Amino acid sequence: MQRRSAERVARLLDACAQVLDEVGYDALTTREVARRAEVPIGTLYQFFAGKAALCRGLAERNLEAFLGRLGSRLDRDPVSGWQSTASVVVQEYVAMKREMPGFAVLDFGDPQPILGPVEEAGPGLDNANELVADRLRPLAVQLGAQESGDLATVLLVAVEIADSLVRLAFRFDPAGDPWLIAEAQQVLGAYLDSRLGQLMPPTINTE
Amino acid sequence: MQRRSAERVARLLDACAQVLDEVGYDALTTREVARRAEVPIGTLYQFFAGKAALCRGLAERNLEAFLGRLGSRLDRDPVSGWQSTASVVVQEYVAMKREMPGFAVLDFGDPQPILGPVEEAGPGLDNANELVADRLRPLAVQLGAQESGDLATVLLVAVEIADSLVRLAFRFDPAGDPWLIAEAQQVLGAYLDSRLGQLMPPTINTE
DNA sequence: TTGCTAAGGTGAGGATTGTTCATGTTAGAC
DNA sequence: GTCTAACATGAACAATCCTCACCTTAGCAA
Repeated sequence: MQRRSAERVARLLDACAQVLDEVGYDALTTREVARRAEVPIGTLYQFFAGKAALCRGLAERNLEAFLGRLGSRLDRDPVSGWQSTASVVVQEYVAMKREMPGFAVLDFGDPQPILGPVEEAGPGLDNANELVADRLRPLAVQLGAQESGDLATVLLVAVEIADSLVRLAFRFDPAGDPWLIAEAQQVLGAYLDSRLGQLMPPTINTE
Repeated sequence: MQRRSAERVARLLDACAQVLDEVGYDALTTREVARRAEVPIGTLYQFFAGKAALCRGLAERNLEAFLGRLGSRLDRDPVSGWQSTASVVVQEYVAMKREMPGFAVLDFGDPQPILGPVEEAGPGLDNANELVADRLRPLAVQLGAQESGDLATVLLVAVEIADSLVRLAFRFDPAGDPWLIAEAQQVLGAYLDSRLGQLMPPTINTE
């Protein structure tokens, strides 16, 4: 039954996240993940092409969760400028780092950490942050950004900056260094302001 | 003789850099590095505790090379503000990415990519960028920064931002996307200006 | 020259890993 | 009850990291 399959996949990803938190990516073994998920090793390989694919799967699930959280948060608390947008985005990101198992290690995938040359470009996360930026674009447009050709690049730069600073905040302080988190918000907000213009509240312009 | 040892270490690091460029970190094997360096595998393990340590060794050598380049460059072309400092630093960093084998993959170590939890904190690069920031501090002071307690943190944030953006510039364009490199310079310069003040040319103040 | 010793050098092999695949086992249609 | 296609399984294979029991060398004293 597909029902059971879905459950097993979920259990595998949960176990993957747990092991990731405990021993890190290098020391993670597919055997251990399968053991914890109480799934035979062969079955793991039926769902995921290998260790990297397994972690990509987790990263994808994380990304969906993040976008979901961000969406409902923005519905609840409407933002009124890039600064407050930056603040909300960073807050939700930080919350996930704290709550989601494995998220502190994996993030949304890997910003090309030390992987290698051209890994085959699967349909999944090749480079994660680019996907994040892509998914954030409609949101940015809705908030008043010009849909120019550079928008994608500007957003990618923004994501990259925010990502690196929040990661830094969690590098030594498992709860996230508050000063560094605040710095991430400020730098991100300033960058968005400078690149996307302050044209936030799209009240009807006099023509 | 220690002479031979030093040569062998150098050859090992060269081979490591080469292999890193060709197949990436994951696929790098200690055997292959040893084979190319024409050094028995056991000898590799006499100098380096393992694959990770080998790469840390390369990262350290890279860092020294970078600091050396940066020093002589600043002697040649004195800077006149944080913006031009940012420009020079990014330029030298980019030059190394282009010229140094393995540097594009390894950088100065790993910004905690997907390694793991608390790896034992050796004397070497635990987190590389912190070391970079540390070594950059005297330089910043000489350029006019206040030697406050936050200086170290501000520099670390600056390095982290520059690092992530230059990496991004090289992620898809092997020669480094010029627009992204320029963006890295601008963002870095703006951050330094905003955090360290514009008090650059330390002409004698009227008291 | 010869023997001795400590430091350094060596590579076959043990332990572990990622992954495959030949062999079960089910679930549903006829 | 039989057939079939899809799913499930874990022993076995190849490749890896790293160790360690053995060698070679260098320098020195007798």
